[in-house]
Amino acid sequence: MDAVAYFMQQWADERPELDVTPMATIGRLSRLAALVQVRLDAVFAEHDLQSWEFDVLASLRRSGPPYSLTAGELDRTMMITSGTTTHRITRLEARGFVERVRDEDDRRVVHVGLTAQGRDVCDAVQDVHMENERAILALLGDDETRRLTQSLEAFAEALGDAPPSPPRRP
Amino acid sequence: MDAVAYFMQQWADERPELDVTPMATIGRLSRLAALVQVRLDAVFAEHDLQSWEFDVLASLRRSGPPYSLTAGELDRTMMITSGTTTHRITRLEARGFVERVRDEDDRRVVHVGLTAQGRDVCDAVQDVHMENERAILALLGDDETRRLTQSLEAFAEALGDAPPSPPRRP
DNA sequence: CTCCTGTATCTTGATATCAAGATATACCAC
DNA sequence: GTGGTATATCTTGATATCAAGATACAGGAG
Repeated sequence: MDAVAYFMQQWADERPELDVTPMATIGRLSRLAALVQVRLDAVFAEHDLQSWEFDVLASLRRSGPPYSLTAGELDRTMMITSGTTTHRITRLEARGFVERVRDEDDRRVVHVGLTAQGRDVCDAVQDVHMENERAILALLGDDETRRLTQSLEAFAEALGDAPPSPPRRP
Repeated sequence: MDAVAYFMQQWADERPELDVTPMATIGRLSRLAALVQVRLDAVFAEHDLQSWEFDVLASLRRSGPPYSLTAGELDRTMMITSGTTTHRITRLEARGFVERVRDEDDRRVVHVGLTAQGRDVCDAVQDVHMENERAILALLGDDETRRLTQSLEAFAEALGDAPPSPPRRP
């Protein structure tokens, strides 16, 4: 019996008239995300990174050469507010992992570029990060992992989740 | 194509030697949890509650009469640090939703009890909260929801998730 | 009884985050 | 051009959270 099953049992005892079956899905989703995050954070910490720091570096890295996105693109990719993006860029700039470059044509825009050091850190950590995720899923097993993945993908589609900027900019 | 599928495609283009398949599962888990949380928060906000506030009230409510847990039990139930629990209790006490009672036998212990007002708010919000979760899952459909739930349950078991205090204390 | 160790809660300081608004710039309509 | 509106980023103030340590108490060994 996992934690959410126990909570549902408590509700059934205390408010039997209430249907708490959606908790079995949504409650578990959020609890599992938190449990998994702890394991991911542990590996990032071994490499002196916060999970939000890796999130920025990875966003820039996977965007391809020249490894640069505007602050607004980072907002949308990471689902955070613009103020948080400003803060993240400032911190990572201080660590030498990214640099700000004003757009010459549109001076409102800030391009955030990955430095060579930032790219090296990102690639190294990405390797162990993926190893870590594989190790977590190994606990579940290949068949169950496939089923879970298919269900999660269906849920993402149902919620209308979409890439922040599907095509490359012209 | 959902956002995570797009990110995976970007990785495949940029680092084809890297196997990013675990992202399909773990990346989606965390992204979906965030997307769902936004929808849950919206309903809580309509009732002038933060999601962490509801979390405390619900923990006390489902624990059954006398609707009271110690601060330490709240730590473990909500997976937060003791400092955060202290802060939460203080805030909810100021709103009149909970009250602190020192244990007479062991004066280190603080019992956090739900007030009548706190219980009323919790019950009212719990109803609409469950309606909201049902509405979210309706987007996915009954069959897919069942499959997703089974997979999430298997994952929780695989991770060894356990209730904070399975049996009632004597 | 006294000391020591373990436990429960709270305090402190740092930090990430958000909401709301400020600032600077672009661009369209006229 | 000029004015008005939209957009991109940053600033400000509030707040939730955590890590680490402080405080207070319990309970056992001797």
